[in-house]
Order: sequence, then structure tokens, then C-alpha cells
Amino acid sequence: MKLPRDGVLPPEFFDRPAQHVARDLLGHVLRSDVDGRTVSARIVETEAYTGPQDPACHAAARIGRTRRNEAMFGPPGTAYVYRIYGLHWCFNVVTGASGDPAAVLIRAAEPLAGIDTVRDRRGMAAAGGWAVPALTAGPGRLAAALGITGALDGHNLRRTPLVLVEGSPAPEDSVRTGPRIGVSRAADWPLRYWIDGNPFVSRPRGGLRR
DNA sequence: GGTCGGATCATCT
DNA sequence: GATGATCCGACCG
Repeated sequence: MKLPRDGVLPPEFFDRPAQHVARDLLGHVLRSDVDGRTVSARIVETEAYTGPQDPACHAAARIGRTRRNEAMFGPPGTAYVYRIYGLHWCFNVVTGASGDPAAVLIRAAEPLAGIDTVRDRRGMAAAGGWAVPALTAGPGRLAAALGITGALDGHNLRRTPLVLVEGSPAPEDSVRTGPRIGVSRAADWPLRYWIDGNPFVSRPRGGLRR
């Protein structure tokens, strides 16, 4: 695919099945300028929620179109942000054509810039200066680190303050797949993608890898 | 090292 | 009224 010179991922990148976008997003970069503070991070873990036929998808057929999942029906490259467990925000990228409700959950990323802001937002001491997995490994942590809230639900991800830009795609043989985390339906569908061995990949219940 | 429970609330039935 | 695409701190060994 031809990418524009400014490096912003084009709508065509997202106008594909969610599982392809989930795999291909690994290695690309999410940049946030929320509150005027720049943070960028390389995506290392994703999950695909493929549409009405996917029982774990927020737009599964039994649910249909509701106020919460409205953004999933928008054009490819739209943000879908929702609150979970009453506490945390989760950030997704809408895939496929308008009216086709599928998305990719961004579960973890490796900070590249703005570490001080990340540490500040995550309530960690300013000392140190380097990134650790507990800052951005896991969807709730990642959203908090980048300042992503429900205010960005429906946001166009080619525009500031939240943009997906070209990074260095993960080599094909470094990508691993497995069941999605924390879902009760379609629990065995292998729609989770991550970069093998990357320390910023989340490890729910069992500590962090490495 | 591991396992467990509480926090906290929008959304949907 | 129940559920949930989570996180963190407490507790145990």
C-alpha cells in the first residue's frame, strides 16, 4: 500500500477486515497531542472484533446499533472509545466500510516519546526517565497514558490530537496470535495479535512478560 | 512468585 | 438488576 509522505495512515489502511488491520497495526505508531503534551507509542498488541457475526463484538448481531457502539458504524479510521468496569477507557480503531461495525482494540504500546507525560498521567514518580511495561501494557493503562477519554469517541484518527502514523511494521515471523483476553463469548477465537517477546505486551493475571 | 477481590458505572434487558 | 474487551493492592507461601 502506498503511504503518504507525512506518514499518516490513510483510510484505505483501515478499510479492510479487522483481523488484517489488527495484525498490520503492529509496529505502527499512535501519537497523542491531548492537552498539548505529545506522547507517541509503538503498537505491540491488538485484538480484532470483526463485526455482527462476532459474539464478543460490541456490535454483535444480538446487540445491534446502540448509543455506545455508534462510532463503530462510522468510516474506517475512526476512534471508538468506551468506558469499561466503570473506571477505565479502552481505545479502538474502526475498520471496514461505513456501516460495517468492526474495530481493533489497541491493548498495548511501547512509549517512544513523552515519557515524562506518561509517567505523570499514570501517577508514577518522575525519577528514572525510562519506560516500563506497567506504564502502557494493557488497554486501560495505554488510554490513560495517552490522555484518551470518551471525548475522543468518533474522532478522525488522521487529525490531531490523536493520529495513527507509519512506524516500522513488525516482521511477519515476529507476530503471534492467540485467544482474546477477558472475553466470555467466542473465547477461543484467535483474534489477539502481539509482537513476540516484546516486554510491553500485556500479561493479565500473572504479571508482565520479562 | 502467585492468586484474589474490590472499585465503580454506563449500558442494556 | 446484571454484566463487563480492567487495574491495582493485599495477601499468601
